[in-house]
Amino acid sequence: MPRSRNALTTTSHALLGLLALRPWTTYELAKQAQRSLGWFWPRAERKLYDEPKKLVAAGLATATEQRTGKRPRTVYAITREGRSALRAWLDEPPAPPVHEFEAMVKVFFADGGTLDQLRATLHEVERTATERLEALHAMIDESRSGPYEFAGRLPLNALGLRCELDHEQLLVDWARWARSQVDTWRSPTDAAGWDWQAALAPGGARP
Amino acid sequence: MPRSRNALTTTSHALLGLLALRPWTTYELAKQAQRSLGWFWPRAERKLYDEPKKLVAAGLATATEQRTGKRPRTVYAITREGRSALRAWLDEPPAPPVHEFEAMVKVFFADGGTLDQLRATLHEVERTATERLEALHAMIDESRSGPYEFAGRLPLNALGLRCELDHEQLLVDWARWARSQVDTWRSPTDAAGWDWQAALAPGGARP
DNA sequence: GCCTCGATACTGCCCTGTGCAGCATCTCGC
DNA sequence: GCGAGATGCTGCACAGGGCAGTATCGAGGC
Repeated sequence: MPRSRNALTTTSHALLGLLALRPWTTYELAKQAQRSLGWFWPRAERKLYDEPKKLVAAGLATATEQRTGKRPRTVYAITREGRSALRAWLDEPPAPPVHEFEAMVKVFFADGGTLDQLRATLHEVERTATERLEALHAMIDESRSGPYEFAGRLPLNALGLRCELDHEQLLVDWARWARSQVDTWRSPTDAAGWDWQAALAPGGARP
Repeated sequence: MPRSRNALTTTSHALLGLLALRPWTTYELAKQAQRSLGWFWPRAERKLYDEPKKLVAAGLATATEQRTGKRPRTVYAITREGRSALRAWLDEPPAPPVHEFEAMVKVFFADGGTLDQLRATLHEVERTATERLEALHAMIDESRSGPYEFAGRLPLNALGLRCELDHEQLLVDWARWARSQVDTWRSPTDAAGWDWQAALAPGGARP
């Protein structure tokens, strides 16, 4: 059997998940998807405007035209079939995680450049991860203080946030560790007797 | 200024990095890219056959036609301009990491299904991460035992491997922790008084 | 000598997804 | 009444993924 055309993607199901919480306009949906899903399923805003149309075409959502003065807008809502499709999707085994880590490509090929370039790359990894950690903590403080729209979902959110927090912290720790190791090297290919095997032993990078 | 056509991507530079080590046939290059870069810059084999042509068009590599009997093959080698382009690229700040984690989407929307579905998803996360951990350890054992083609690059490899190992271990630990928490819940939205705020405190998920 | 199997060596096609430019309206503060 | 930022989209070119398809080579079994 040839692969069916217009099969629903993970992105489709992710938006279906948001629609299961409440109806949204496309704009709200796009923003909300970036705020929440963006941490583990990042998608360009552009894509988030196309996807709901596919959900409607598949009968999993409805689109209602409204207007604010002269400006039109579309409100999407999930259908019974949509909820059922979401349940069925939760049964399928998840795809393995994908990590695109450009900085690691630069670390891997650091012998094409200088130790200073390597240090700068590691520094940037630490900076980015620190920024994301701060953004996560800000989100958490917010949900702790004010009343939250989806209070029943806080435990599920917490599971995911715990993973994100630990992940960003891991990057900060790794980048700092790597910089301290690199500081003893003479060049990107001459580690001056540095014991790389020890670094790969269990707990090798623990401070 | 409009964005220049045919600009080199991270994938181009990654392959340029491999070519900086030695010449490869397209086939070898594709396999090697998946074996090594695949851990932090995964790309479909298909793409890896197109990219070297762009490098040649940009003057950063040369292509030499050879043949094994009747079967043709192309050997790519880096040029002086290629090495210089690689060095220049190492100076540019790396793009922030991108994590596509479909399983987390399923965790996030677990309230559209059952606790058992959530448990199965978490179990699959643990299984996948364990598999990858084992593959990494096998790679490390290999480079420890036999003579390695790029011995001078072992320290750089070790920096990256340390990050990968810790990352996969983090996923294993998180998935186990999450399952143990979820086992006390009554439903995906009723955590039976589970203290999600404590779980988000520093060290909240540590065993 | 022949056959099969896996490795080598690619290409075409259709789809998803990104990034950027562009366009128009609404709301709020000044 | 005016400008800035939020709202609400679309078009286009290109990067990238997945799968099917094509063909040759080399080693081992019978």
